[in-house]
Amino acid sequence: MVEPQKSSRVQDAYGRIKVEILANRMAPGVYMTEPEIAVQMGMSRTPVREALIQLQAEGLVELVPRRGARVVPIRAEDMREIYEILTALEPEAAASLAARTPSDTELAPLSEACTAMERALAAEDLDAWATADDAFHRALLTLHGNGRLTAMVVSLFDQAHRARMATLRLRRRPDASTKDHRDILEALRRGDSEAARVLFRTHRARAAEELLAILTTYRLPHL
Amino acid sequence: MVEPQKSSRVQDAYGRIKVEILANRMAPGVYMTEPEIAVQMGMSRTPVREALIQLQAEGLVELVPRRGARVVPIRAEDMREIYEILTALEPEAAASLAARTPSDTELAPLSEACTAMERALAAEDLDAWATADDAFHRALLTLHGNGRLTAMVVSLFDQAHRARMATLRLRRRPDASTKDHRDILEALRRGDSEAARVLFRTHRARAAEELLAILTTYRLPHL
DNA sequence: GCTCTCTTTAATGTATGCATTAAAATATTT
DNA sequence: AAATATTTTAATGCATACATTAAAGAGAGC
Repeated sequence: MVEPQKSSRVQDAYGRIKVEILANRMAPGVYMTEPEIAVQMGMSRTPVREALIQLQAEGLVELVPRRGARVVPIRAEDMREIYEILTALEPEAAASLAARTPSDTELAPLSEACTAMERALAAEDLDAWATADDAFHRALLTLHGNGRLTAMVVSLFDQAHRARMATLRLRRRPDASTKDHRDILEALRRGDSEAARVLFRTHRARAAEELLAILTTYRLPHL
Repeated sequence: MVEPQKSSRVQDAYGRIKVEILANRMAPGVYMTEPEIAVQMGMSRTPVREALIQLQAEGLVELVPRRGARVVPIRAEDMREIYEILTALEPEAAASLAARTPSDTELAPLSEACTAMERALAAEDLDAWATADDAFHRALLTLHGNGRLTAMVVSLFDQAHRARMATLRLRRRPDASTKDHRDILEALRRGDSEAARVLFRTHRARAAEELLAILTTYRLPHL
């Protein structure tokens, strides 16, 4: 979610601002000027500015000339865009990974993530569930090994993160979603490329549908 | 490929450096320091630096602490990554677009691009062919309308641009590729979502295969 | 001649200064 | 009071200054 390495001030600013945004402590739509952030972080404007440029490239922040840096609000339309891309990319990664029939050792992280999700669900711990869900998706991408693809998907996760968290408690218990992951894991283990693709597609499609339904039903203004 | 709007020095630097890289006038692997670029462009280091940060985010440049900004060399492995992503994204966009059966008016740019490709091929004008090819893909994305997806694909096009240009004259005449576009256009016109997806997938898969074959055969050191 | 150490050089990371100019605040007119 | 003009404020875009430190070069020892 957020990389460590706080060697430079830019990295420090980047990481800290990103955490604030993802944790929803910096509200969407809010403007913050460079001097404000700089003072708050105890550094000059320069590193703050450079960090903001990177965050803008990632789509988390928008730099408006005289107003400041705005935390990008996520609308239903944005989520639709994001999920369409995820629906294209992740099943492709899953299929490609399945095609080489990864070993059980390699799949261990995915297996653990599945178990964690099931346990979290039993304990009604939705935050833990979300963490495990995230871990599953990341582990799969890492195993697949396409660095660019991974970076893109992770960036999309980040953009969608706040909306996912906000709706976590508004949706039904993610029983079906949890089972999806098991099924996908099984397909990977069998080396069944097409099954992995279809299962993942369905998984993503349902996730998108549920999330969009909530966003439009509850009319969440901005996330 | 490269956006206009040279209002600010940063945008100016960004555009100029990008053009140099894409036109292969700034050789891959070469290091250029910030002061060098700044002097060459008649501005201070600050805007150059900010432009470089953006170019790094786009994957065209790599900032190495004491060496300078390096034009990222594209290896076969990178092309494989890029084409895998394109193979996932573009067919999805095509399928989605076909699903809403776009009008002939909407499809006009694609139709024109096809014609341009055919004419260019007849005239053995490979550069014109490449331009039309690019136009087709961009027009399709624009019609589809997912801004994030478009931006991602365009960024990948940019990254792959130099390798594509370098291999343009090393491959067979792109007759099959030209026909692919016509077929895809027809599928879009019919509103045949699945055909559009499959045709585009095949198209991309072959393009990737050909390009990788050339890259590995000719052992192009870096592009 | 080769290796190791010490200087020197210069690129980056960051701070700061400043002109420009949009936005806010105030004053003025109707 | 509303609308307009004017002043004030302050954020950005860019230039510049400077400390730090990696890399290159020079020198000393073997």
